[in-house]
Amino acid sequence: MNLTEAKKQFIQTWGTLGSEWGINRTMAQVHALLLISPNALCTEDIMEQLNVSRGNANMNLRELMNWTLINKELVPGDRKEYFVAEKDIWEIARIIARERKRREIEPVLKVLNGLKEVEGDQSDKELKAFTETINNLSNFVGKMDKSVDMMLKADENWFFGTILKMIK
Amino acid sequence: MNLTEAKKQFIQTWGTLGSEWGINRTMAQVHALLLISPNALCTEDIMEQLNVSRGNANMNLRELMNWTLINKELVPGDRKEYFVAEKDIWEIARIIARERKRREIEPVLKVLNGLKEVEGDQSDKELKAFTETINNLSNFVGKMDKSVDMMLKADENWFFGTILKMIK
DNA sequence: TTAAACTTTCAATTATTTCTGAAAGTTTAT
DNA sequence: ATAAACTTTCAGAAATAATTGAAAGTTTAA
Repeated sequence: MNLTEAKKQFIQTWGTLGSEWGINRTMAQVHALLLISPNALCTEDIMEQLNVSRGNANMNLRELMNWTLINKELVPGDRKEYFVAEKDIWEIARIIARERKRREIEPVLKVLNGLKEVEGDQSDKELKAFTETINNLSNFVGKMDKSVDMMLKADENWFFGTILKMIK
Repeated sequence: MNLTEAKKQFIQTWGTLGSEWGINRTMAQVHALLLISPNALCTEDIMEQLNVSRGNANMNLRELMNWTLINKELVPGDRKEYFVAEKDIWEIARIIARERKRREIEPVLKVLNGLKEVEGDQSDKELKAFTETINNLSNFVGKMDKSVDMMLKADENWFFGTILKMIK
């Protein structure tokens, strides 16, 4: 397989994976494109290589900046903005974990903890089932949350080393 | 807060989380409803409690069965099918991990490994960047995959115990 | 200033996903 | 056999999400 074909396939695959995980397909594709680019790209490059409009390119670049997955890079003597992706995969994983924790896990945990306060007849079967599920879930999601905190502090080798040692 | 209100909020929250993670909102809501139900529910119950059509209820129940997150339960003397959810949160987490691994991680890993074979001029900057990213990514995704395997075999307490011990 | 170069916005359009509900299919009891 | 009870299917409708592109906004150089 040649490079052009391989790039195309990678960008397409990454886009599909993104949308299966609730991330805008184009955002994932822009990210993929920048991940494999040896040098910074400008909006025009992205529009051209992915066949998307200026508005779409701009919006997804902005969103990737929000996630801190990409950075602006200034090219001396050029007014355009260029973009580069963070290339370290472990760092990328941490960024994504951090953001999803903040945007999704933490709010859910808050709701679950609030739902522990539900009042009513303690001998009611419905209430008992509800309370038990909420307690188990909030306990579990709490541990997930802590695990992400752990990962955010950890070194890649230690992290995988610990998890993988049992099946090495 | 009373039980009725709390249930509503839980179902709504779980549905939102589901769609943020690429799972159909209604499927997540049906799952949530069954998770907090002390007894098995039939299609009618679900249609009524979630205000969805028969077709929608049926399709999502079927899909939850595919995931093995719920099971049919037969009530003697009743021709209707009733459904119960697996209640053990660790077991649920493993089911979801297993299914997402199979449906999403494994196919991507296959593509990434295929993309290592790309041919071309080894001194080309573009090719070098591409190859390096693909190698790093396939290495990382491979470790993720193995970690999921590990989790699938592990006991909940051991798993979280190991991960959490550093920040306890 | 001002005009060219560039970025951002957003209303309208297009694409994608999900949902509905009635019809078709299946199973069971008699 | 047949009819009632129940489940599944699927074409069209509705809802949601993503995209376009032109206009408005901003920055910079001269």
